[in-house]
Amino acid sequence: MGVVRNTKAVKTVLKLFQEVGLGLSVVHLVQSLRTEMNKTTVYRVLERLESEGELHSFIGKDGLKWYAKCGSCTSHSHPHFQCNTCGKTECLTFNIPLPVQDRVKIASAELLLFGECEDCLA
Amino acid sequence: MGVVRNTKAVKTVLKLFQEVGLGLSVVHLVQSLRTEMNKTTVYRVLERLESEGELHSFIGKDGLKWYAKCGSCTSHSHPHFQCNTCGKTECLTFNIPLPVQDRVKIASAELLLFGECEDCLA
DNA sequence: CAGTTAATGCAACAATGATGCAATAATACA
DNA sequence: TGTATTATTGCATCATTGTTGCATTAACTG
Repeated sequence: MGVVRNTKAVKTVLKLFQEVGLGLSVVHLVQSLRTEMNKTTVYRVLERLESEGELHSFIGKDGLKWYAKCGSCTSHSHPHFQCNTCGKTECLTFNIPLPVQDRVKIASAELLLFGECEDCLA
Repeated sequence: MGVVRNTKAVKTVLKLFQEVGLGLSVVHLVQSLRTEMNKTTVYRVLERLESEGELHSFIGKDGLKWYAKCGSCTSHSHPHFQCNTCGKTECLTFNIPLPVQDRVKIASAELLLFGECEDCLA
């Protein structure tokens, strides 16, 4: 593994994230890209883009892996939000301060918040 | 489904949680109980105990479902901790206040913290 | 102790995800 | 521009997690 190639599959995946602007589950991605590429390729492209820092991932309520494009997010450990009604999943821009513990040493966190999104509230 | 029966399988599962006093993943449970009951039974017993409020569940880093005995926890939405080194998983007793959002309405949260546990810190 | 039926075991299935390998297509460079 | 190199992809196959239908078993009721 030397050079990283800018393949059709990679372009397609990145374009999708750019258009949608939201988090997408692996299942959704495999499904919606099934005419354009093999599911194995989807998994591998996602993995690669994450390791390159283009995407970041988190585990959703359902236990599925979700990916989102790294935009303004600097930390990659920001909270994520899932709408209970429509399922829309997005990065939250604020940070949740974690309490300092004396018994255990906390190094990172995965924070998943649930509720109603803008659209579903209306 | 009328009466709830106190079966051998239920007793075994509850006893295990009591002894361990930690969170256990479904995979671990199915594995460690495989000589005593069918994996289908494990899944069904866990589901039942959760709906009865004896156990609560959360999704771990790996996307697997984890269960823990409801002890002192009143809210069931307390944070959980997973040790990066030994994998030990437990309930945290403190609460993390969630910021009030104006754009989305947050109803609940799943907070998973990672780091080093007491034993692994030493 | 016998009848009722919740709970279990088993087999089969479904979905997510990983792997080995041959074929393909980005890139580098002549 | 054409060709060699090799990263990437597709395909088939497998592994793991989790679900379902149904016959059998074993808690509870009286």
